[in-house]
Amino acid sequence: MNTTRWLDEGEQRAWRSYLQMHGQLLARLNRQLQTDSSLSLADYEVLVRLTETPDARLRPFELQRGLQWEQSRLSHQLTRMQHRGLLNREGCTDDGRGAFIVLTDAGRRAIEAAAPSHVDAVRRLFFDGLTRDQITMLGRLSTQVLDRLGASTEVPTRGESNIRRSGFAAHQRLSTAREN
Amino acid sequence: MNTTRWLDEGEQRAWRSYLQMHGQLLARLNRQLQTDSSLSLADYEVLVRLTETPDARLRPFELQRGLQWEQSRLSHQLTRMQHRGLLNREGCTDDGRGAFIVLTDAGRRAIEAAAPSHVDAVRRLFFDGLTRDQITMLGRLSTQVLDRLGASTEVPTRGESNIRRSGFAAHQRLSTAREN
DNA sequence: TCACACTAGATGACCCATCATCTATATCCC
DNA sequence: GGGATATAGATGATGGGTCATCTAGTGTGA
Repeated sequence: MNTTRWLDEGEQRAWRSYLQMHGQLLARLNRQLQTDSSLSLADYEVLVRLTETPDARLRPFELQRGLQWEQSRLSHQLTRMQHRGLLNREGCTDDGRGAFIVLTDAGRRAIEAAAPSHVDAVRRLFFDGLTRDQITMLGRLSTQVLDRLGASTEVPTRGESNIRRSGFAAHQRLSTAREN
Repeated sequence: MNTTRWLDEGEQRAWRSYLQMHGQLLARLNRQLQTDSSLSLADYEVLVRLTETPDARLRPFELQRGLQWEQSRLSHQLTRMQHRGLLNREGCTDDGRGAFIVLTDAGRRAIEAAAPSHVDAVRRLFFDGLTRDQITMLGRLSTQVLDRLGASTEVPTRGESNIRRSGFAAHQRLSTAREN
């Protein structure tokens, strides 16, 4: 059927400026983080998840659930971070297949050093330009879309039951960059 | 000064679900485009800009202004697309340094074939879950943030005067994927 | 207890994005 | 005209992301 419902004027504009905005914003944040702290946004997110855990130790699949990344992406990312000394892999005695990812001291120092300027940049480039209401709306909008994404045909990632959403929701409540 | 203003609960939640949402959404759209049409989102955007022009010909720097990409990213992208036969480079007589990017027939066929299912996916995964108001708000929010980004210290891309915003605004008015 | 399915994770190939750098032309201005 | 400078664009190295596939351990049920 050739009955495509094209985007109308308003949708068009919203969609394009949204994509544009996101691209610019993330480019900036990435650059800031990279030049000021030698971390990528991906590094940062992984480190945050680790510091949010009591003993800075997580199984890769737990990290994966929180980050919602593809398994192999995470694995590669962890390898790179390990090479840079930000974390280590340790064997898991309970489950012979498994591993533990543990934050190193260098890793902790790295995120503690990076967090202030990063949060500052997020605030400066993003939040400071928005009203309280806009922020609330954006949050609502995002979770709505996320729910929708979860609903329509599952992600093609193995090891993805529907614990996913609740696991994610739990992470939502945690703080961004620090534990102390 | 150690006076970092950390994100509060609400900001935290909004920020995280926003990042999460965007990541998931774009992953989906990319996958859809890739498997159904063998195009990446980047290919798609370039092709769209080209089809929006009367004779499907643009100078790289014009494309760059519209897309707001880094110059070298664009250059590499064009090279790849050229190798796949989606476009060609032609010399520019007016300006000896310059080039023209021209859409090939294959390129046009590719985007015309890809557009319906892509727009459909955008609608299904994104717009259909939102109200009119939410869409409007998102558009407004995005342009607000974009303005802010333009204001605070310019992007480190050469060849970026402040024609940028107006050039962008002009593009905003054009339609997404088709010209007929 | 053994086959079979499933889960945890790693890896190589390939594409994409960024950075630094390079070439060539254009422009400005003395 | 001719040097300084700016602009248009390409390119190689490198890190990041995705896909397909692989290994190995776990769980289950006949």
